[in-house]
Amino acid sequence: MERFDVGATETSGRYHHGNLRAAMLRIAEELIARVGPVNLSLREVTRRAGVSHAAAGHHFGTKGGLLTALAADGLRDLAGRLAAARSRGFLEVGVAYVTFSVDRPGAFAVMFDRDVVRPDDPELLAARHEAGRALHGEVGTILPEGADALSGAVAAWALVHGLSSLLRGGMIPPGLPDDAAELTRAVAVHLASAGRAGR
Amino acid sequence: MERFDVGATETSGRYHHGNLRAAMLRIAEELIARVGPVNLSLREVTRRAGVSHAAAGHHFGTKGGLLTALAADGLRDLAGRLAAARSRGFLEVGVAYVTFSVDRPGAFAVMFDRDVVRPDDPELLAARHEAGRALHGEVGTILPEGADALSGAVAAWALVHGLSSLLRGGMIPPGLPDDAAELTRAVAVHLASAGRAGR
DNA sequence: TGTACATCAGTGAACGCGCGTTCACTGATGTAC
DNA sequence: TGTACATCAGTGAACGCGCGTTCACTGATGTAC
Repeated sequence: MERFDVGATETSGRYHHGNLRAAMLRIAEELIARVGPVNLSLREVTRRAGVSHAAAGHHFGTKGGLLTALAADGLRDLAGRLAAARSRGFLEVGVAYVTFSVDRPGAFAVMFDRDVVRPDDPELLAARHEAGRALHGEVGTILPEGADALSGAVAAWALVHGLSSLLRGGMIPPGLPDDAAELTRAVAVHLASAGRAGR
Repeated sequence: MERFDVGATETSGRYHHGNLRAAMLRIAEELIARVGPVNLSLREVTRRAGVSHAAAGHHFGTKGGLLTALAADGLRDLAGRLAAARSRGFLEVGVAYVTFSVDRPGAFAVMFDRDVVRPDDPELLAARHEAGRALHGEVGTILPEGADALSGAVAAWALVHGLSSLLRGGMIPPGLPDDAAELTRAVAVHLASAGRAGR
């Protein structure tokens, strides 16, 4: 259940790693944050896990399998965070989105990139659905019904998604809060619906 | 001056290509749109240009040189489009931004990715500056002065940038306009400043 | 409590591949006189 | 108008590299009886 919790167990020197699957996901996520999904090397991941490079196949099959598993994991995490932020109000759901992208850039990079992932993986589809429901669910409770509701939801999503991208690219100009949560609050108030929803 | 205009000149069979630099940029942009910058293969580009793979070096030095040139070209184009949209009002500047990302996804993918580009290339820096000035210039004329101005500008940028990303990822839910310009208009009105600026 | 055995989780060697870059070269172009 | 020559724009072979995947294998684990 714990995502990457390998625990404090001593694994070096042992024939069986103990939790190689989780360890590889954690390491891959770290590397992806630095070099991007396509530049991720399975061999580098196994090297860092202290394991022969052929071991990867037992857990993920192929490289696409690893990236798919990471994407699904990230989507489930995001869904949980959005749901948890719901009671704290509209703005805080956006804050949760941006905060996630800062906390887990490696997972974020994979979650919305159809090209690097096995697109029909059932686990991935389920996770995507879960996250989509969380995202639209939150926004739907705030916005008025009608034609504007959908475009407003997309506006909110686009704003936090774009803010995440600009943050990752180091494109935020100086003069705004350094903290991602504070920055999001400062920026997202410019959404008309944020004003309407108050709080 | 014309960006990728190789013209109708017959080039096959000739020892000198005629406009290999421009042709390679055009082909690279096309490929990047499909496989991403890091997966771009110089050899594939030269293959498609009908030229030996060593020819690339004469025009761009390394792969990073090609990507840098493409990023600079894209930034200049974007700057021009934003400036041209200025007189048509606030919303249309956003429309120009999103439209650019749809027209030239390969260039867009490279323009905001510091990792694939030679970051200190003077041509790139100049182009980045030009685009930044255009972007902030437009937004600055609309927004009120003060502390809110900067966060409002970033909100507008984040919204159109995020919308571009979601479009590219095929994440826009059905029920909204298919046309990128129409979609942007429908979504960007939810910015508080868009209402204030009217028109 | 002990033992047989299926299953799981690793190893290490080998495969074939495409890549970016370098190099000495040659053909084409265009300019100075 | 003709010629010498520097420069430009290509060629093709070679380099070394790291990669993903496959394969037969072996060591460790845990379950049935």
